[in-house]
Amino acid sequence: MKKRVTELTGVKEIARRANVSIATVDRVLHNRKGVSKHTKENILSIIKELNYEPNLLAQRLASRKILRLATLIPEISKETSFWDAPLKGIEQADKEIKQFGIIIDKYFYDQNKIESFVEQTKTILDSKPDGILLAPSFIEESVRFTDNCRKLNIPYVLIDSDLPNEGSLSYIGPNLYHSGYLAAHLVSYLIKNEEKILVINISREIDNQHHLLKKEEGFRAYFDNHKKNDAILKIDIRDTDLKSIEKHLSKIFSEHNDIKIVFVTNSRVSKVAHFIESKKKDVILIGYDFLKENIEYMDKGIIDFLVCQKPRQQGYRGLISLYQHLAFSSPVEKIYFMPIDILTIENSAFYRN
Amino acid sequence: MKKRVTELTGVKEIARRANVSIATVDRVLHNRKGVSKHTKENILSIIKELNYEPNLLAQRLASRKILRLATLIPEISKETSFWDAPLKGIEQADKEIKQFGIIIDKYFYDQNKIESFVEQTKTILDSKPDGILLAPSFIEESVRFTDNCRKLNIPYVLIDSDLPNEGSLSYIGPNLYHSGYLAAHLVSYLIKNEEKILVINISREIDNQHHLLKKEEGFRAYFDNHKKNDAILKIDIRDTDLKSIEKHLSKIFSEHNDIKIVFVTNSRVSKVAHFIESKKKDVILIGYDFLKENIEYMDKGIIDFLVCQKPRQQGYRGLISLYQHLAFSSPVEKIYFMPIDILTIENSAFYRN
DNA sequence: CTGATTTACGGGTACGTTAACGAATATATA
DNA sequence: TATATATTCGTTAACGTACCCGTAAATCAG
Repeated sequence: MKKRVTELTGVKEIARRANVSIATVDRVLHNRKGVSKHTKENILSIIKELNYEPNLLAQRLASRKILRLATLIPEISKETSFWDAPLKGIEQADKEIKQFGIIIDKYFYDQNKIESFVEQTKTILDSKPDGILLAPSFIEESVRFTDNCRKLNIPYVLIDSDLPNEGSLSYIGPNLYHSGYLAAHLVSYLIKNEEKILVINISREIDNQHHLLKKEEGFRAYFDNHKKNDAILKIDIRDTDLKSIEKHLSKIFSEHNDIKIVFVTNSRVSKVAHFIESKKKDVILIGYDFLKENIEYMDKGIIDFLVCQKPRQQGYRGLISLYQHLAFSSPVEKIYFMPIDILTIENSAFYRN
Repeated sequence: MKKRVTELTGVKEIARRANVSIATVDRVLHNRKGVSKHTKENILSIIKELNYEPNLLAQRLASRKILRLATLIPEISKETSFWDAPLKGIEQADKEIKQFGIIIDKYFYDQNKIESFVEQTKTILDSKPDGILLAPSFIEESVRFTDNCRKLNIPYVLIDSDLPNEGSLSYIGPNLYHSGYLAAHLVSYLIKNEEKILVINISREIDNQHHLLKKEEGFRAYFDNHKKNDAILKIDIRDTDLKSIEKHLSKIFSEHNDIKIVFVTNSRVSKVAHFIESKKKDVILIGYDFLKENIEYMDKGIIDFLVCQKPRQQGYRGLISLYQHLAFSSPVEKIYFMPIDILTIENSAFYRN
């Protein structure tokens, strides 16, 4: 272990060469006023020549600024534990950047109550955070919220689903259409002639759920593109309790005895799995998300494939992006599509959410 | 943006409460001698009480130590561009931790020349680095090398393939057996009765290639466990040029006209794809690794599935682990199996290596 | 008991950057 | 011309930790 050689490229060195004080160099670096044009240009040329990069450690350490970020995502409900994963990612990011002078306030809303969402957005705006991470379930209300953010000059990052209006610092999440398309492609390998495919949407708010619609669209597009869409059945189930779901399923399975493949467009797939298992149906079951209950059915061989998009990473990356943008004004990818991961019983043990 | 509140949990605060100087606190924190038993215990109790966590920024900034890490991986050959990815990961890690006082020296060896490997290991040991990242292609020589590292007390991290001897700080790479097992499971969905599976190993050094053997073992194990291994053909091809490969393939395809699925145990799958394309064979082709040439054949529909294990991440994580271990003595996962990713034409565009 | 050594501790500077404060100079106003 | 006001810049104290160096007191050797 050697000793570190004294840095020859810091503000001090720049100041020495420019024959000014480090304060002046600092002013130039931060584009603050109070420096004559001549001096400024000289310093800039030296900075370029030295290829100077500020020391991030020292920068954060010396900065007395505190950044306050707010996160707004759905609360973890009994219906699905999906949002546990992004929250974990948020907590990890929190832990990592806490000592860099970042405070993260976490807000949650009820996915079944628009008012709870609106209320939380107001609280957040009142608190005037420096940046926001948002999972925008309700499209219209989210658009209104983000419009306000832009007026107040508060950068925001979207996760899990994008919004029609422009202006987010970044979108980090799935490309829903392609994720449905991929599932269809998988299915195409598995299906034989004369066998039917059943598509199932399960959600109280199917019509407001961008997610489900886009996925189904992608799924159907594949079969359209390959000219074999006549084999697709579909049901929408607007109740999320087991009983109702089983009733719907019983009905459709009794009407069609040649259903071979079942595609559930969201993480509720475990409820369908419960039905399949109890009725001992011989079908291939495909659904979404790396949830405990889903993995259990996969390990039992009931669920064959799960499509997953690193929800934990979404929370984590979202915050890190905000932080880097605010603290170092580093560039941020405008759209960061998460990989579309295919899980089976063999690789799920190695999956990193 | 508020001003930061003065930290109430630093060494200064500990010193104040213990009624000693910060130097003494520092001695306790680093377990150095020169502190009376009584004072030490008192300080330790205060540290615990305050739940003190050192400020990593300040720590690195104040440390005058320089850490020198060495990496040893195969050079990028004409045969395969696989090692480009881990190198990219190494370079990214380099960029990120450079300013934290880390110097990374990169060494390469020729995968076809054991001597080049041995030579490089000697150079590295002579340079006495503080830590080593190693991709151990040649098992015996690697064991000897790592044994020496342990004698010299130099921690090392293995990537891409593990070694039989204990003592690495961490292994970061695939679980080869399971990756083969997964491929077999995929195949099982695709195969119909009376159709044959062809397994192809392509490598000059098949018998020394832990990689190929383990994958094939996993692949076969799946069929053994499910009692249908009679349909598996296999060829070993010890020449890596297109001509030789095509000769072997022509022969076996002429002998068997019911081959429906082809499984190539490494990244050379594109060469098989070339054959399949030119002969217009109707088979399902499965292989390994997210290489440019492989993706091209996937986009053309010749290659159906690629199994991939984030080689870039392996290089990146390996270095970060070493760094964190050396700089902060943070705990490191002894074995970090990479996820087993399944790529198809639909999700490859979103893949992050 | 004297001198040497060891033990236990504090003072202070450094790491590279930020930014408050104030001094000096230049320019505008009356 | 005297005074007010900008403009341009330097001095200096932080941020939290590491570690060199010095010294008083305790312990040891003879």
